[in-house]
Amino acid sequence: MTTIQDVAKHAGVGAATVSRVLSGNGYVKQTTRERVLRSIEELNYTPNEMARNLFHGKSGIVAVIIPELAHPFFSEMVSAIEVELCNLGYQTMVCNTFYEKNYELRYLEMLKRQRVDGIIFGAHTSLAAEMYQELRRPVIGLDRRLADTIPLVAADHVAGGRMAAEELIRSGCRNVAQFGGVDDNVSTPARHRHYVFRRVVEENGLTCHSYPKQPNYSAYNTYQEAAARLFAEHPDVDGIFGTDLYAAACLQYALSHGIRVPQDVKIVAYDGTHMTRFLDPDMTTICQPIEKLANESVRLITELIKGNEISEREIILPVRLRRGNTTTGNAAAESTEAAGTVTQLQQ
Amino acid sequence: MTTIQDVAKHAGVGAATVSRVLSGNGYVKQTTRERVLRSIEELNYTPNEMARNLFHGKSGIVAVIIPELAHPFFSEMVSAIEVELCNLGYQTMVCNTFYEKNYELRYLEMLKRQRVDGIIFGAHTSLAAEMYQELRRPVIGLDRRLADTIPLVAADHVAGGRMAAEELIRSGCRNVAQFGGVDDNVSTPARHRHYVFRRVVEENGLTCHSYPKQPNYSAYNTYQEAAARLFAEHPDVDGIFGTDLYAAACLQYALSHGIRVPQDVKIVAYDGTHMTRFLDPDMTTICQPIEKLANESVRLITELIKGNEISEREIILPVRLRRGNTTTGNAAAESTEAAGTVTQLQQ
DNA sequence: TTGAAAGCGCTAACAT
DNA sequence: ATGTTAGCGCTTTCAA
Repeated sequence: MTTIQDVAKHAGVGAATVSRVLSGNGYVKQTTRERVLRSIEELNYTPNEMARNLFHGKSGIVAVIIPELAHPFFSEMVSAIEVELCNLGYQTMVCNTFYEKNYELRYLEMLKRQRVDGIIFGAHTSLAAEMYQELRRPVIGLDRRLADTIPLVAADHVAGGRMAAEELIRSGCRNVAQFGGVDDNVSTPARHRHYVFRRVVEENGLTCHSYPKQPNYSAYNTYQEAAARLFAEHPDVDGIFGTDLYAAACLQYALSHGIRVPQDVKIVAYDGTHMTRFLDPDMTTICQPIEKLANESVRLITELIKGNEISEREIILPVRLRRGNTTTGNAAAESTEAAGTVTQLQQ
Repeated sequence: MTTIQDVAKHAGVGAATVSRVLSGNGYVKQTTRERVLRSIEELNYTPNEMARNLFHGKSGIVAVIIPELAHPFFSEMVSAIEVELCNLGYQTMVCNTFYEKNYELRYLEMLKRQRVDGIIFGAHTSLAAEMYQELRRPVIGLDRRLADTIPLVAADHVAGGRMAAEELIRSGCRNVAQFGGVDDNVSTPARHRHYVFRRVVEENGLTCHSYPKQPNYSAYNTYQEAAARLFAEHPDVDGIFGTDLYAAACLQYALSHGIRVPQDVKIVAYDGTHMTRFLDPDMTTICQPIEKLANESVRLITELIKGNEISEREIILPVRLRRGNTTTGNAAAESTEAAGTVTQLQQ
């Protein structure tokens, strides 16, 4: 590879001058500048990023840690994050953890090794809070509450859970089921929607069955098996709440078994990934604000990288109900939005 | 940050000794080793990756360039690639191009700047072949024919197109339509399936309408609009071939307009992403071997990075027909596989 | 306006 | 068995 020295020699100047031409900092006489540019051209020189990184102590890379990129929610999320980071001049490194603790540790190690400037942590995580805190480096939790000192960006799952419950109630359900929230032992804000869902639904006199959520998207058939099990154990279920994939699997099961949707069973999906747009009937869905989550995560992480203080401790963004034809709730509003909140960092 | 010098000083040894302890190369007396390890522990030292990278002239990062990560096919692909790369000790950088030439150029620049050790190019690309060749650096094309000297890994789209055609023929279609392959001006092996599809179908006396493929997955409604347009212009269509998303959109349109599938219209999807598993009726699908594509791409790129010669010029992997209930072809075989090929690099 | 030189933190060759 | 040193390629003082 040609180096800055080669260019300098070729142009008959010092390396510093070439550097000045490249960066635009400092004065360079017009004629020397042109000479240098010509040499750069002729030698087909491109500066070495690794050397720059070492000098500046920054890699310009942000890692995004997620359980599984193939999952539609995460791929849409990471895609949006990549766009935002790219706009700010950062590159995106993706890391699947497949819900394994070892992987998470490996990625924290990367941060310590200065391989990446910051981490957006969107993984199902079960490491001790201290692990993150002691780093004292740019980390933010995306829908994950990592530690008190680490900023969180998440959707308003409490509102989401309530909206789902209310939609099923409005649709006249008496006997509902949800996937998730039973034995989750991780501190994801996401599970709150299940607590709220159950509470609201029961306060309104409905029966609620809660099924555990399975991770591992690649094994798509776990969703179908879960759906089959639900209908086998509760043939009288008339309302279902679950993430897009559970909802889709239940819809599929119902339709292929002569159960009419929404007449016999209503379904509300949660997440709002693109796949919900390809179903028939249209899936009623609580949509997470994926672009906004990406935008805020990137905003926070880049501020931290730049060494700026950020005052927000938690950014909770509103979710939206998109009413389709898998529920029959009051058709007045086509979509509803709940308000989000921002909690200031107190320290 | 604490450096290797700090550790050396703290342990009362030279920096090289610390380096030796860390790398395991060279002899270190047991007692000094322990002293060094203790210092590392006490100072909470982690080696700086950027310095290592500079020294070794390698970043350990492979870039994967794709049009849009949110698209299920690409997210499953990148997810699989990340797993393979991770197993071999590499990190994965993702880059959306959104079909824009400028972005592609930017990423090639990254390669030249030694920011990444190699690139897996899975993007819709229209740059001149010379651009890639003159780099003389690790690049492989994933379903993209970049230049004669650049290895290609792709699915056997010719077989795929034929299999789709034959399945619709077996199912008794007379008047079929496909999405894609009309005015594609990029050299992707993928479009061959459309040529073959049309040829096979017409040889068997069917009528074939070809609709252009739209890029841009985020605008999911383009798929629905395409489906609506097809049914409006050709109400008598009885067979459809398109990627998963087109197939899903057509299925959705048909079902919501009282068109029975497979009785009135048969559908064959292409790609085989997870979403096809969540539809009702089960979608008949030509599945690309995503894991194998990922595996081969990674194998090739890492070999190139290690400076090894690779003899394969093209690796064409077999696709598989997964028969669902959107076609009614001879039910004997539940799935069929076509053989792939490997072309040796002649040079 | 420009060049020389001192690092950024690490590793490997060369001494000892 | 271990320390010293010379870079990896860049940027940025500091002189000139």
